[in-house]
Amino acid sequence: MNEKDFEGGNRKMTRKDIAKLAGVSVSVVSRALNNSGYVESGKRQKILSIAKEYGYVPHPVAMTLQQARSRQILFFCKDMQNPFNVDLYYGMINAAQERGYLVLYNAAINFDRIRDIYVDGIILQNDSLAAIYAGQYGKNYFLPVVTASFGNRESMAVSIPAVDFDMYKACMSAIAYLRKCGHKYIAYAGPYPRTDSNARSIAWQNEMRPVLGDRMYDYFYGIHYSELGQSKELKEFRSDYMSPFTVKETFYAKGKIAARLFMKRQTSFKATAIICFNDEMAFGMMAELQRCGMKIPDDVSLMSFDCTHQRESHYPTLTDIGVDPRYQGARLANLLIDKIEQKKISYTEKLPIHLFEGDSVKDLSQT
Amino acid sequence: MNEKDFEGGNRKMTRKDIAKLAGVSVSVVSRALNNSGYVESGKRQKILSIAKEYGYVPHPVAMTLQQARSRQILFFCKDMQNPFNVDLYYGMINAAQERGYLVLYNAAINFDRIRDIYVDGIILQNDSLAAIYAGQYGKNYFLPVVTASFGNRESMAVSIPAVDFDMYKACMSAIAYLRKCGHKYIAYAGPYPRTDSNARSIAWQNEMRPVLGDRMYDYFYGIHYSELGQSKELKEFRSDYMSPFTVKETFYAKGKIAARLFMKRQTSFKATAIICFNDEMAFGMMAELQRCGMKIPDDVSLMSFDCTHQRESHYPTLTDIGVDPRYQGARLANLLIDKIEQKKISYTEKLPIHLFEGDSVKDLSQT
DNA sequence: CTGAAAGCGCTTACAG
DNA sequence: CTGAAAGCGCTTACAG
Repeated sequence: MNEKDFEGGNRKMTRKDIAKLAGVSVSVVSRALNNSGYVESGKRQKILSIAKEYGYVPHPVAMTLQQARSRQILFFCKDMQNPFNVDLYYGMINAAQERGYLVLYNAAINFDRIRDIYVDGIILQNDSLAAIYAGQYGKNYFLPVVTASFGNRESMAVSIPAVDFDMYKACMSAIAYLRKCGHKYIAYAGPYPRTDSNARSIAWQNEMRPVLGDRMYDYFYGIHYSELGQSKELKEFRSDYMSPFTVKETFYAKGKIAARLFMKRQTSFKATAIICFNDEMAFGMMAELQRCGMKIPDDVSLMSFDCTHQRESHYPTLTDIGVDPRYQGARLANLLIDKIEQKKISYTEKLPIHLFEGDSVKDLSQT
Repeated sequence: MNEKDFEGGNRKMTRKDIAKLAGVSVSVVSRALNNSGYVESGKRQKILSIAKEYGYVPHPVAMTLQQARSRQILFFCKDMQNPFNVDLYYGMINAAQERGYLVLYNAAINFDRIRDIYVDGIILQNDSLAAIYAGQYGKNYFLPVVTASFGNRESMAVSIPAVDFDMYKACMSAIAYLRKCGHKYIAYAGPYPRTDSNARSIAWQNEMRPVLGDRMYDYFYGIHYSELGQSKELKEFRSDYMSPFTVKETFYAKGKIAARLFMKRQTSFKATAIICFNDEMAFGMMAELQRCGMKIPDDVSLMSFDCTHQRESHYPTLTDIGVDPRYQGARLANLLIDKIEQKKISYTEKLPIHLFEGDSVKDLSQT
């Protein structure tokens, strides 16, 4: 029996093979390899050196079955086109790695098949997923779950611990910042209808109603089929966002539609700034406004939330209110792992909000 | 014994539980559930209805251990910031789903720990990963592996089946297209030094040497520390791209540096067009050129490869030579699954090359 | 300090 | 058509 039998053969080496080679039982091999329990020092050396020589690798599936834990967690998120989620993911990876966990990503899986993939816990991407999970699926699973939250914590999901970025507060800060820069008529563009309870749009409505009065909704771009009705642009999105499970459109595309609507309405009123739902939507909006001949920020200022790495790769760079998404990702991973390992956790961790200045907002206060 | 014992308890239901409930043995339960072998019809009904009532879900880890196959494949790729890879991934997901496989993504794992995650096969993201895998790790693993390839198939990796996008041909097409549009002095910007054997830069050198002669390398932007030496801009990248395992910088950032160099050199010569290594690099370059006051395509035209979905969310939209990355992803998944299932496969599948016109190239031939 | 045994949840060849 | 048994690769409590 030599290396070839395993490496070149079609069978992987097991602890049984090592045991035979070392003249001991599998129990001893396991103890030596796991560094648990007593093993006579000479035998330990021998076992370790054999394992090394043959390039032995433990079978992760067998260990998982036996220990009922895989040291793998799942990032449940459908939309990796959104750079925010990519950043979130990179944040998780490193934090998890430090604690010995692997973060898997899978965009295809649904809640009802989530047990096809064996993980120790799940990180959900937003409040609506959390609400659905808490309401339907989670009841039968009893798997540790945490969620990223954006100021919309829904009552159903309060049982799910969250790392929260308070978008209500963030949107208020954005408005305050724009005002400081001399902007008074501030528009808002998002992917949901005005009736949606999204924290960003509620903050905007509360704050702008006194200023805009009856004309408030001229300044509101809710790029959603229920809002735009038969609008030609929206036709293609008819069935979108009915469920957080399908991403048929992108925020980019919605940003473009918002830009076109903005250009149309510009004839009758004058917003000097637009707050966008997120970076991705802002990028689409910016590109389309520029195509229409608008200069940013000279003709109109743009702000958004998220603070993705892509902020810097557009011209002009976006001014954002945000948290570093990588930090949020890291906190999420740590929160989940704490829960898995049954440490004490707090149910809602609030992230600090920062302003990241770019070149997309014009200071009118000097003029 | 009722539902509560499992769903509300801390133990998941197993086939043994179903067997007890149905008054049969586990063997019968397995046969009924897997629809294999004989089961008396009445018992089958009973078993299925019990499984349904209690919401029984098979334990994927136990099945994997027993069958030595997980129906999961891994997309090995470090860089999800690059939208090309995101598109590739989405292409894989759907193709794999149709054949009953799940595509996992993990950005943290390295070759030497790849067996920590139990998959039936691996899709590598490019030729250099394939070469390294074939040279070092693959020897001991005997796991089905395929790779995306970009015209650089390295000799070490010929044993790994590939879905190839011929970048040499693609770059020739880009040059031909630009010439048709009246461009003569065409620059090239990429992340590797001039000595690199990357198909794009070789094609460009072969084609432009006769035109640019001694001054060729004034038109070549190899954003790599070995090329730029002590250049201040490159300091931060000193250790980058030494290995395909670490992504310390992004193509965006390199595109910006290329843009700054381009602006410097513009005083002494006049390129009317630039071919960029990929979309991500082109975006960075475009943003920085615009910041420097250049109009695209009026002052300089831009082309690149990849054809990512983000093409459309920048202004102007990029003109690309490419394949639909989602199609390449789908082909990769199918190739790998064919290999896993021991179907006949061809070792190199060549993808057709298309031109995707955007607004980033100016037609000088009319002037 | 050691090894036989039971077990994690499943599958399947085999004897009845 | 059925069920006891062996096995996938590992762990660990227990008797020696």
